[in-house]
Amino acid sequence: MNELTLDKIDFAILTELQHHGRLSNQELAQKVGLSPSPCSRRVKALEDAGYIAGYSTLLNAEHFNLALTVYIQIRLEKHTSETLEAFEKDILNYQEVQECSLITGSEADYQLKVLVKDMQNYKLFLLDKLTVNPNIAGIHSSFVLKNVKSSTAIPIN
Amino acid sequence: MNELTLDKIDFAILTELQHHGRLSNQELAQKVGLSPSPCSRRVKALEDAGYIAGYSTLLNAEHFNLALTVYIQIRLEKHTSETLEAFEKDILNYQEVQECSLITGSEADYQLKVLVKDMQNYKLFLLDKLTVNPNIAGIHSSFVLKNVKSSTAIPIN
DNA sequence: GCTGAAAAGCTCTGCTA
DNA sequence: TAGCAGAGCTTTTCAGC
Repeated sequence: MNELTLDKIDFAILTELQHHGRLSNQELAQKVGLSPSPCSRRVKALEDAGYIAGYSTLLNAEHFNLALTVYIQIRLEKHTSETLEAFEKDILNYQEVQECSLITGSEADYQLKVLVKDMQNYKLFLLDKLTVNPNIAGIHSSFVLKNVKSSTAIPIN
Repeated sequence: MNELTLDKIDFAILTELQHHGRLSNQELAQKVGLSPSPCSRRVKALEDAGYIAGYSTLLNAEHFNLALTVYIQIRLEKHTSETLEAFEKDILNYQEVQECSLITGSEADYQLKVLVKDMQNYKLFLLDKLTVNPNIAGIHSSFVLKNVKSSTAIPIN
C-alpha cells in the first residue's frame, strides 16, 4: 500500500483494465506502448499499492431471469449507532442487494439497489427481509423501467 | 448465444468468477472440482452463450480522490421520445455517471449515480452538464455519507 | 526504468474413453 | 462430457543498457 506517483502510462493501463479486465499482459502492453515485462511490473505495483481493488466478471442479468431492479429508500425508526449497525449487518447478507448507502439530502436514511427476478420475488424480499425489521420506519420503492447506463468504471482522468 | 442448460458446476464457476474475475483457469478448475480442460471449455461456452457479459477491473476510488458519490433524481420537462433520447445520449458521454435508470414510483423520471472528487466538482458537474439542459425540470441530490455495500455480483443462485 | 531472451507456467485443442 | 498429453502462448525473471 505504498504511495505511488502515477504517470500517463499507468493511467492508460488502468483505463484499459477498467473496461477489459481480462486483457492479457501482452495485449495490454501493446495497447499502452510498452513491452510485456515493464507492463506486468506496473500492474503488480498498482495492485500492491491498492489502486486496483479487484477483478470481477460481469454477468448478463437477463440470462438469469433477473428482470427487476428496484431502488429502495429506507427510513429508520431510531438513529442510534446500534440500530444502524444492526441494519447494515443484515443488509450485507442479502444477495439481492447490490448497493447500500447511508445518505443525506432526502427523507430516507439508506438507499438500496436491489435485483430480483420479478415483482413476486420483490414482494418476498420486502416481506421476508425488510418489513420484518422492527427498526424500519418507512420504505419507498422506485422501479427501474430502463437501464440507460451501468458502468463499473470510475472517472480517473 | 445458444441456450445452455447450466448445472451445479456452471453455477459454481460463475460464482467464483463474479468475485475473482482474474482467477487462472487452473485455480478455477480446482475450486469447482474439475480438471483444467473441461473447466476452460465451460467458461468459453458460458461466454459464447452470453451468460458472461464481460470482465472488469475495480479501482479504489479513494486512491483517486473520488470521495463524493451522489444519487441524483431528475425530472424532465417533456416526455416525448425525442426529449428522453436526447437526455440519455448526453448522459452516456458523462464519465462521472456510473448509473442511469429510467424509473417509476417517484416524482423523478431518471435516477443517476455520480462519482466526483468533492463538492466543488459536483457543483461543476451540475452547472456544466445538467442545468444547461433545457429539458430538465427538476433535480434532487442525495449525498452518500457511507458506502455500506457495493457489489457487482448478481444473485444467480 | 526499459528491452530482450530464456525458463517456467498456463491454456487450449484433439484424442480416448 | 471428463481426463490426458502435447503444442503454442504467456508471464516472469534476469542481464544489459
